[in-house]
Amino acid sequence: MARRTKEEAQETRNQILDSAERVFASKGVTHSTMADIAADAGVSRGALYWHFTSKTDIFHAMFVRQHDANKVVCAAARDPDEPDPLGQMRSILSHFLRKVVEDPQQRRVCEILHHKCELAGEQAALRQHLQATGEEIDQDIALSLRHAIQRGQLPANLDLQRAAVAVHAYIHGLINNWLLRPDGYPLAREAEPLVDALLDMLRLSPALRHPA
Amino acid sequence: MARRTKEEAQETRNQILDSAERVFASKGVTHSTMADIAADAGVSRGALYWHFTSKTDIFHAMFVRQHDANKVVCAAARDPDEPDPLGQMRSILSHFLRKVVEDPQQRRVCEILHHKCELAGEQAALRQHLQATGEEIDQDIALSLRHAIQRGQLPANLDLQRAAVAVHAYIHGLINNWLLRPDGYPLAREAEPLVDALLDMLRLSPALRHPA
DNA sequence: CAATATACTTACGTTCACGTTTGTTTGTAA
DNA sequence: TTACAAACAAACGTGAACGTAAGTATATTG
Repeated sequence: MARRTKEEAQETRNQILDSAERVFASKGVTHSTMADIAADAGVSRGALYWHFTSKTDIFHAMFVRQHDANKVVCAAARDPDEPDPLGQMRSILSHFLRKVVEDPQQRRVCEILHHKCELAGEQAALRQHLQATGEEIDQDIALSLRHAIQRGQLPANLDLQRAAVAVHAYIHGLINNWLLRPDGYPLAREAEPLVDALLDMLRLSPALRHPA
Repeated sequence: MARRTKEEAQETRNQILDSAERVFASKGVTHSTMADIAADAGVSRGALYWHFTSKTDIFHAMFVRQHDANKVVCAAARDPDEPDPLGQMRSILSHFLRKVVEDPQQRRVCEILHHKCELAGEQAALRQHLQATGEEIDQDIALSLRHAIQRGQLPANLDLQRAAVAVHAYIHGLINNWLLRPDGYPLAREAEPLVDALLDMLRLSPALRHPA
């Protein structure tokens, strides 16, 4: 086998990323070897080194591919003209929880990021990336909350930063715990009431409000 | 140097575990080599293989050492004669959050478990251990909630399992997110109000109650 | 006070994954 | 159509970490 057309090459690149996802999810990132990924993709190691410079590079590309797909959803949360920001947040959060359960690709990538990679040494760049997106998420949440306050859906004296931290932690923790024990509780079925409980907290908790 | 007394040997064993903690936290478990740990502890690799069979064994011993220290705290939460179960939970949770921030050892171990290890392949045993302790935590929380209900501190129709899942996820997420960005928000200062917000949710959220 | 087990250190051989290099075939542009 | 470069495969050399084995000095036991 030798030279393929441009589209075929792009296809093998995607196959490599798909295989990397599977292999990373099953063996962990650091214990996955280039040979493992190549074997799963049905190509030689040379092919990997043609498309990517290193395993870290593959990992990074895999992360970016997934991240870009999710960014689109979050962008909707920033729309200041949304008439029902809290309902918007409700549907986005529960949709995301269900997606982790039902979309194998989303689930694998989350599984990798939560339990199958180490944010140290070589992966320091990824850690910074995750830190940055973590801050973005906090700020997106805070912005949505602000809109909800303006629409009268949340109390005016809500502590935005504290509330955003709480929302982020809650969702993150739900995913993390469920990925560790998928049989522990039916996340797909519980997603909506769990999100509703979170929104109840935002509406009703005195501890989330600024002191008078 | 050669043979030490029993106590000296036990001391070097602990030094090895301390060093493993530091090295794991800085380089990640899989990228930490036996030589790294030995160098940090000021002994040779042979010493590690004398006290432990493998790096996984060291990791496991390190985890057990920390876990045993924390189990004592959780035991208090199971006391059915506690007159103020909700206040008990409040102090345990906020104390634990602060401990993660302030106790370097607790912080390092949490950092390792959250961001510096891979739960796959060799570490499958650890994963099962974490799954088991996760279930224990859920059940301890549910038990405490039940006591709080009996004392009239929480609504009688609270959905115990759903609430326990929520509490666990919230605390876990707070720690996980803070470890990723320690400068993102002052967890030590925010611990109490954040826990209070959680308790407000338990008390006030309709979504956490069984349908009539 | 031997004798032996303990608590290591040092040295060794092996494996495994890495990155590179070279080779091969085929699209593609001139 | 003929170069040339793209898209790989196959082979190579290297280094790092592993586990073990052999050596050594000192506690401990009888």
